[in-house]
Amino acid sequence: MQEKVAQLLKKNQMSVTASRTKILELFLASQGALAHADIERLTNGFDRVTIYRTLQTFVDKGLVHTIPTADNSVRYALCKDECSQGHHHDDHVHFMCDDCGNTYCLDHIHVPAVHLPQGFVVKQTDVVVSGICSNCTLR
Amino acid sequence: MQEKVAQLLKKNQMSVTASRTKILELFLASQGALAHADIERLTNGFDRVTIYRTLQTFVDKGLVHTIPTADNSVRYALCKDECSQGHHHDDHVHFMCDDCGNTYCLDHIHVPAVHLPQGFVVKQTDVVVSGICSNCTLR
DNA sequence: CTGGCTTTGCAACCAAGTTGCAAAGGTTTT
DNA sequence: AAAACCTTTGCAACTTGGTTGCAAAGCCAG
Ligand SMILES: [Mn+2]
Ligand SMILES: [Mn+2]
Ligand SMILES: [Zn+2]
Ligand SMILES: [Zn+2]
Repeated sequence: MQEKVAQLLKKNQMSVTASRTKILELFLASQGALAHADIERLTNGFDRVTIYRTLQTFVDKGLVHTIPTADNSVRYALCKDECSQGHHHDDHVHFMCDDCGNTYCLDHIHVPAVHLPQGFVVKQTDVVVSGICSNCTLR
Repeated sequence: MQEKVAQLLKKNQMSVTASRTKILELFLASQGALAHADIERLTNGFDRVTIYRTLQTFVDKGLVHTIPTADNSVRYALCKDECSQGHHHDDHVHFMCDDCGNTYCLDHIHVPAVHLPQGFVVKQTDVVVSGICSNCTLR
């Protein structure tokens, strides 16, 4: 496992360090998205600045993407393989559960094409849905 | 004009004060959404705390709504008449221009219904599109 | 006009995120 | 295996956006 994580870092052109390894492991083990605070809680000892910089590096390298949330908090989730340095292709719907607070990437739900009036050029469409997730309805 | 603004405040059950009047006038005069910083710049003398509290009151009373943005900045725009205290119905698409930075409510573009897997309960769907607005393509 | 409730301004506080820099760590070369 | 070189980390200090408590000022119904 550690080795797989190291390979993944190298594949994305990052040197293998303790914080990157640990934080990437957290993403691989997590079902949903992670916020800076989650990572600070789940690790012990890494400086918060290091966590900020690690997350930014992961975004830059195309390993994770940020998720726009209705409450303007910043969350991060693993990208699919198609993403790479400077080219993100995370065109899926995001879901935020009002009950458990988790945020999920609905990878197989593609964002619908929205048709805008004459003159508007669409570059990116973000869809964030909130409600109750499937875990929470089952209880 | 001042009088119309005062009426609008009263209709939404707010007392008429200088800051509320001025800030509401700004919204009525503005094409797009306003951020806290815009209001601070366009007014002179109101304490920033007053502006925060005024905006929050407007949201609470159903006069303006906040707009989820891809860059996690907070913007506010006037609601349509249907919104009221505790019941917002701003189910339209929002557009953010990468060029001029303006944010617009596309009131007549309704958010599409997204179909989610079994077990998910949808409460709200936010769609925010970014690209180039019609003003900026014309230049 | 008066009195009671609401709003404002100020100061202090808090949380999230950024920056500069020296020390420590990873990687490549020899 | 060590040296040299470049990258990353931790710390402290700072910035920005937002909140809170409270006394003074302002609104508005009676
Ligand atoms: Mn995602
Ligand atoms: Mn709107
Ligand atoms: Zn849930
Ligand atoms: Zn524009």
